[in-house]
Order: sequence, then structure tokens, then C-alpha cells
Amino acid sequence: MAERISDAEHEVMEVLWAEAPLDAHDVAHRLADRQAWTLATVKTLLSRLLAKGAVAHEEAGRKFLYRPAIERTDYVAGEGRRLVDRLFGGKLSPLIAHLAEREALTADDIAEIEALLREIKS
Amino acid sequence: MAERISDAEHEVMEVLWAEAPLDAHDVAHRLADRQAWTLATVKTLLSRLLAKGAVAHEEAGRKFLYRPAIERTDYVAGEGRRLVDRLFGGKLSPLIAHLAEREALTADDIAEIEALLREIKS
DNA sequence: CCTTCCCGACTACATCTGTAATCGTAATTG
DNA sequence: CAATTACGATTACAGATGTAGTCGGGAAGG
Repeated sequence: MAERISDAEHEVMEVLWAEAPLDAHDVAHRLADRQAWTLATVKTLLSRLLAKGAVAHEEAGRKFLYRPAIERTDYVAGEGRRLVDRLFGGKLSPLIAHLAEREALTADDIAEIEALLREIKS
Repeated sequence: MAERISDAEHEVMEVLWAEAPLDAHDVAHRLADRQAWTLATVKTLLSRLLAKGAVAHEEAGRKFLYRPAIERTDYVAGEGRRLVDRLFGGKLSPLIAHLAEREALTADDIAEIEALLREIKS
């Protein structure tokens, strides 16, 4: 399980997480504005995701309808953890410190995070 | 600039960020407990990092001494941003929410982050 | 029915990565 | 000085990735 999903594959996943099931054409279409990929490329990515077990497909006549087989939430949490482990010894605060220091969180961002923390505490 | 540094290369960078300059042997040595890499492998990684401009080397007799050519701070901030952009539309709070929700930040973690935010606000 | 088109499956291929071995040369050791 | 070592440079090679083309079979259109 948990075969790594590549960047390109991830783009495809985002499309399916936003809407599914979709066939290869639909996926290629939704990707059109972000990526200049041919349909062939999108098909390849879908096959690889299928092989990795990240999407499932169901037959609909002569074509396939694809849908995510993993939760975006899980994927995102996994990637987040990976990064935080790799770069911050597993601690979140240094990540926040870094981003904050270098890109100035807006007051709104800060308020949002504080609210979030307050909620977690309860 | 900013050639992507791979995972294996990153391990090498961490060693050099912790202590530099070091020659290939030293680097291999410090890596010994985390990675079962041969000296040859470490040398390859150092060459690649050199080619990518992530480390610099200076001649010391018949060997080279390597040192980082990029700041860990910059690397970390870049990677952090990459992730946050890719997965959270550039916003930090969802990352925090995710990690918090799935892995229970300790009260200490939360206090630390809050202190940090307070400081940023000032 | 025959031709055309569409689809998924398979193949292609350069680059990057992980992981190393080998080669040529310069230093070290005897 | 000869034999051995120690280095960096070069080469190797399989798997992942980005990006796509081709092929064979069935559906659709005439």
C-alpha cells in the first residue's frame, strides 16, 4: 500500500477528489487549464494511479470511470507528516516559524490559526 | 538555481548543515547510523549536490572539503512553501488542522505555537 | 457489412534517483 | 623506486517519472 504518488499523478488525484467518477477525457479536460498534457499523458497517469491503488475504475460501456480510492485527507496528512518529520524533527512549530518569518502571515492567518488551536484545546 | 534536492541528497545536506567543512569520508561516517550507504554512494551524492550548486568544495591537499552552498533556512522554507502551496492552497491553517486532528498536538506543542504567533504579532 | 474512430493496453524514451563499481592518477609505504 | 592505497571522475544500471505515441479490437456510422 501507500505507493508514493508523484507530482503529476497528484494533479490528477486533485481532479478526482474534486469530482468523481470521471472518465479519462473528463479528467484531461479539467486539467487543461493547469497542465498542457495530452490525453495520452493523462491516460498514462490514470493507469499508474490504478496500479498504485490510488484510484479505482468501473466499467461504463466501452470506457472506464475513475474515482479516488484513497482519501484526500489521508494523503494530505501523510505528506504533511513526511515533510514535518523530514525537515523539522516532527515538530510543527518550526514550520510555522519559518513560513511566518519569511512570508509574513497576515493578521487574518494568525487569527485563524489561533482560533484553531483554541478549538483543539477544548 | 534551486535545482531540486532529492531525499538522499537531503540526508547529505543535513550532515553538512550540522558541521562543515567535511570530506567525503567524514560525511559518510556521520551518515553511517542513518543510512547504509557505501562511500561510493556518498561520493556520488556529493558530486550531484555540487553539480546542483547546493554544496561547494575547496581543495585540501588531495581531497575535497565540502560545505553547504545554500542555507538550510532557505531550503526548509522552500520545501515548506511547496507543500503548503500544493496541498493547502498556500494556507497554513489547514495543515495545522490536519496534523492536529490526526496526531494530537500536545498541549506543549500548542503552547509553543501560540507563543510563536504572539511574537509574530508584535 | 465495411470503414472509421475511439478506447484502453502496451510501448517508448529521456531524465532523475538510488545505489554502486571501476578507472586513472597521485600519494603513501615499504 | 615499486607496490599499494586513497581519491575524485567516470560509468553503470534498474526503477520512477514526465510525457507521449502506437496497436488491436470493438462501437458507430454509413
